[in-house]
Amino acid sequence: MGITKSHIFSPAQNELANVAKVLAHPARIAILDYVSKQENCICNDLVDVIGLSQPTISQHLNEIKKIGLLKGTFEGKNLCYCINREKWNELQNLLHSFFNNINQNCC
Amino acid sequence: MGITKSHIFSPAQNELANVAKVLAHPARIAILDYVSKQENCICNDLVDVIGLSQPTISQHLNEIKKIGLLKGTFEGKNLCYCINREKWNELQNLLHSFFNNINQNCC
DNA sequence: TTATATTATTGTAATATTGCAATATATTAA
DNA sequence: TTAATATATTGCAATATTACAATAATATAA
Repeated sequence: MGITKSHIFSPAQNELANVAKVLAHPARIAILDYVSKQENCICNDLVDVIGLSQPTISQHLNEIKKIGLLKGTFEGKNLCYCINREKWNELQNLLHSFFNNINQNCC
Repeated sequence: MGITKSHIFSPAQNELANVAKVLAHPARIAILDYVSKQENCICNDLVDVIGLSQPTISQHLNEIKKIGLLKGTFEGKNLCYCINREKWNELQNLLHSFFNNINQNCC
């Protein structure tokens, strides 16, 4: 009926799926690509750099913020987004563990 | 207007997003969890193990197969799904590269 | 062949996601 | 204060996803 049955899965499975969901759009990959490569945490150029409207970029940023991958601080008149490296590493480890859990004795 | 503008993003960004999209549902995580832990590549128990209907499991399996993460072979009367380890490692590296691309000099 | 078991496909309904125009809010500068 | 700039929110339309019942297709066993 069109609704994910989250309750039948484990918290770990749901968490991993939710993280993947944030990465499951090229605009959000592009945003993370761009933000993570900025020397000085310069911010929203994103609308120009990526080529989606300001409301759309704002929504994507919000999805990324919801899982804690970005932290925002005001500097001057610009709201500056930076990668939250603690969370970044945490999610990297989460994915790493998932991929390393494969049974190498499988056919 | 409800359609992802894939053309404005790079092939790498779209590919990563498409991989993440497959992982972005707990049923597919659960399927990969289960299949990867089977010693003998035994198959569909998945309907019983996971608790979704047979058509739904079949659809999820298809999404996973589309990116090459599963290979299926007939053995006896059962269609047996196994992890495609080459693709598995390839996608692991893809995600690994993405996560390692962060600029550690960011604020 | 027929019966049984497994998987795939089709059709449909409910929900979620994507994108933007219009608007509101917030901050800085004058 | 007011003007200018940046970001967030709302409302809407188009598309995508999720799930399952019903059915079809495939393969094995009898």
